[in-house]
Formats: sequence, structure tokens, C-alpha cells
Amino acid sequence: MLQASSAGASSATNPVVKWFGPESMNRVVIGHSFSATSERSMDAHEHVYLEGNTQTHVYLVLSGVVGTYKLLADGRRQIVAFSYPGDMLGLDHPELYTNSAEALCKVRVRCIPINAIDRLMLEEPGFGQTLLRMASHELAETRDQLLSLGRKSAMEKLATFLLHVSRRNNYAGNPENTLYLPMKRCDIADFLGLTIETVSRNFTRLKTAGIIQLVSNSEIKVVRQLDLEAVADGVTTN
Amino acid sequence: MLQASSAGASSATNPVVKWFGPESMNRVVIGHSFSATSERSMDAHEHVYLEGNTQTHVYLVLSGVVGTYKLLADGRRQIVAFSYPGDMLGLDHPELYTNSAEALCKVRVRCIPINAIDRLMLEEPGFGQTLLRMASHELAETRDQLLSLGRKSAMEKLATFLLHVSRRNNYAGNPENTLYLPMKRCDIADFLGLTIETVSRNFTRLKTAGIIQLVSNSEIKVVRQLDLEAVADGVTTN
DNA sequence: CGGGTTTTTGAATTTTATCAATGGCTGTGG
DNA sequence: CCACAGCCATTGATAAAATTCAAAAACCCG
Repeated sequence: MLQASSAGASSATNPVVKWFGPESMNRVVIGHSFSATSERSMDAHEHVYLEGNTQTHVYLVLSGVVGTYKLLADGRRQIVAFSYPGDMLGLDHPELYTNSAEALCKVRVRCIPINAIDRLMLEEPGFGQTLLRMASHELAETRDQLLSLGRKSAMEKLATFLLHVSRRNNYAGNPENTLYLPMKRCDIADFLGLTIETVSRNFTRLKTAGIIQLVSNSEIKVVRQLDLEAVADGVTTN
Repeated sequence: MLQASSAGASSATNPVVKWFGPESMNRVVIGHSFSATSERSMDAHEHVYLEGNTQTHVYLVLSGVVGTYKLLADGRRQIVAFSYPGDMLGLDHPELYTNSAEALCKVRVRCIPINAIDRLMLEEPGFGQTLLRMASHELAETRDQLLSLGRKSAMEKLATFLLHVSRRNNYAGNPENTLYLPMKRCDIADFLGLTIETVSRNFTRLKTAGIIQLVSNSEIKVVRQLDLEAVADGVTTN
């Protein structure tokens, strides 16, 4: 049995390498304000924070995967991001969180008080840039998601999602081409703006086309990566 | 004839008040690096920058409205943001712009070289916070848009969009409840992930329901604001 | 006023959602 | 160890929403 938390477990010994340097952020945070930050371990379905609550901390995911979502009055849900180790959570405009964040599996996060962030921004040269780069990167990813939701078909959305997970899952120790999906079908559906039935049907279509294999509910194998990319980009004739 | 540029014209004398203080950013930028920044006037359909180009500047909209968009290989387009006076453009992760930005009407922007941003982040205490708050705010808006695209019906999307414009348009000198839409139906469609036909049909439905009036193609009047809000939130029985 | 563009409206089609079962895995208790 | 219960995921049939294709109407600018 494999959970996404294994990604985090490995990140302790095999740090996830990321272009913009959240690792360096963690180093800075730990180095300069260790006493003010703490770690928190959470089980699946626990909330990191809730929309509408007063913002107290920013969180850095250390292991596991967190889902960030917004709700409509009638219960419709949109997951706005899946956060992997190295990702930051809860950096909202002052006062209140504008979304809720829920652990999708066992998760560890570092809790950084807001005032520590403010202090570091002033004291530590380069910390502001790191934070801004992380925010810009997050914004770019969210805009990619906007393109998916607004203009891609269900099939294209799912393929895009799998490639997205593939990029985040791609760390040392992972069996070649195998993706672990810590989230359920309903989470994928709420991320892609689809129903679980549509997600399921399109998983089946990809399997039938020989592009992926469904090893188990939470484990898939990408058999033909290039075809998957073609589907994701809508460059396909069928 | 009214263009959105009038918003900008008025912003010179009646500054748009915004909670997070882009005005203060403009003041800081002008105060400390005036020689390095310049203003640029543009006509409708001119591009501020193009996706894939090397990032040279960050832009602050002074007047008019700019549309930021991404394209798929086959030409499908998703507008990811409409930027009004006081909004910032082009703050992408290093190197290349990840989207294109096009003037939707006559536009004035302040051009701030990237290295000026980096320098100010180090030299000016508080500048980093301002920038980060602006980025966080942008992220929050983009996530709201994600909720619209993923989980709202065409009708709800359109109502949400009108309220969104309403909030940005709401400055001194505007006739009460009147919205000016500097963008065409196809821009609205590309923002909401719909076709122009669907947008048009739903404008008509709102008109027929007596919630709005279509004064001209680029001007609408909100007759029943509360009903519009109810539609936007999906709290409606029909 | 006139011509080109943009928007609206209509009919048919496609895509996705909804409703309804069925199938399969997992973990537990006899 | 097996049987069963509960949760997920898949599959199927039908319905609803939005798109596509095709005109017609309205608008805007010179």
C-alpha cells in the first residue's frame, strides 16, 4: 500500500528539487525563526485551515498532499490546488483565509506565523524575492488550470491532470512511469470541474486506448507518455 | 461614446482607491526610480507583451483595460484576467512571460524594468510586502475565477462576471448602476469559457428577467442588483 | 446613409451531467 | 480463513446544458 506520504518521507532524505527554491525558504525560516515555527502532523481529512477564519499561519508542506478548495452555497466544490511537499499554503491577503485546505492523506506541514513572515521580509534580504517567486509560480499554475477548466474537453483535462501529477510525483525512488494518486475520483472531479462519472469514463478511455494502465484505484502507469501529452494538448485526431 | 480609458483619465484626478495600495506602489516606484520607469500609451489590440518572450518589464495599468490570455495549439483562447487601472501585469516567474497581454481599448501603462523591481525589493522596506500582497490578491481573484469556470452554469458565470466588472467600474463620476464593458462578447466568452452565442443568450435572459438593461453593446445597466447577486451565487429557483 | 463588423436568434448536434445499478476492493468480526 | 458490510469506482441509459452551424438583426464608424 502506497500513500502519497511516501513522497514526503523520501523528501526528508531525497529533497524534492524545485526550480524556485522552497527548500531555501525552509532553510531561511528554520535558520532565523526556528523557535517561532513548529511542525504539525495530520491525518487524511483533517483541515489545515478553514475559509473565513482569521489567517494566523502560512504552511509549508513537508510530506503528503493537501487539497485547497472553495465552496458554493449549495455545496458545489472546486479544488483550486493540490499542494505537494515544498509548496506553500495559506498565503492569503490579510485577515481571512479565502479558501479551505484539507489533508488528502497523512501530511506533515511546517507552521510559520504570519508575523514571522512579515519580520523575515524586512530582515532577510532575498526572502521577499523567494516568497514572491513562489507566489508567481503558484499564479502561473493556477492560470494553466484556468485554461484547462475554460477551454479543454473532459479528456484533455484528465490527460493534463495526469501529466501535472506526473511532474510532481517524479522523484527518486518512484517506479518508472508510475503515478500515485493520493486523491479520490471525486477530488479529481472537483479539481477538473467534472463529475466522477465523467472522470471514470475517461480513465477507461485512456486505458482502452493503451495510453495508461490502471494498476489500482490510486496507482496508474503511463504507457505512452507522448500520446498522453498529445491528448492533453488537444493535438489528436479522434 | 465611452471607453474604459475614461476610468484611467479619472484615475489621474480621482485616484482609484484600492485596499492593497497599488497607488503606494506607484508612488514608491516613481519616487525611487523615476529615471528607470517610463509610460507607454497603446491603442486597442496592441500587445503589452507576448507569451514566450523574455520578461523585461512589469507593467502597472494607469488607464484603460488590458486582457491577459493563454492559447492552445488549435487557437482556443482563455482570458485569465482583465486588468484595470491600479493592477499589475507581467510579474511572471523569471525569464519568459507565460501569457500574452493585449490592450482592449486605449491604454496607458507604467513600465517598470525587472531589475528595478529586484532593487526596490532589497532597498525599500515594505515594497516587498506591497508586491506580495498584490500577487496574493491576484491569486485570490484567479481562484474565484477557477470556481466560476469549474462549477458555475453559464448564467451564473455571466452574473458573476458582471458583478466583477461592477466592482472595478465603481468609481466617482460613473452613472449609478451603469457598467461599461470595454471588451467584446468574444472576450467575455473567452474569459468565462463559453461561446459568444451562449454569452449573448444569457444577456438576453437577464434582460428578459428585468435584472439588467442592455443600453448598448458596451453599456449595461443593473436594474436589480440583489437579484443579480442571487443569480451569481446560484441562489435562485428558476 | 451605408458597409462591415458584432450581436442576437434559431435549429440541430454534441458533450457532459444525472439517475440508477452493478462491480470490486478492503477491512473486520465470526 | 471466509463472509459480509461499506465505500469507491465503473458502466449504462436518459436528460440537460452548451456548442455548432446558419441566418437575421443591430450597431458603429466613417
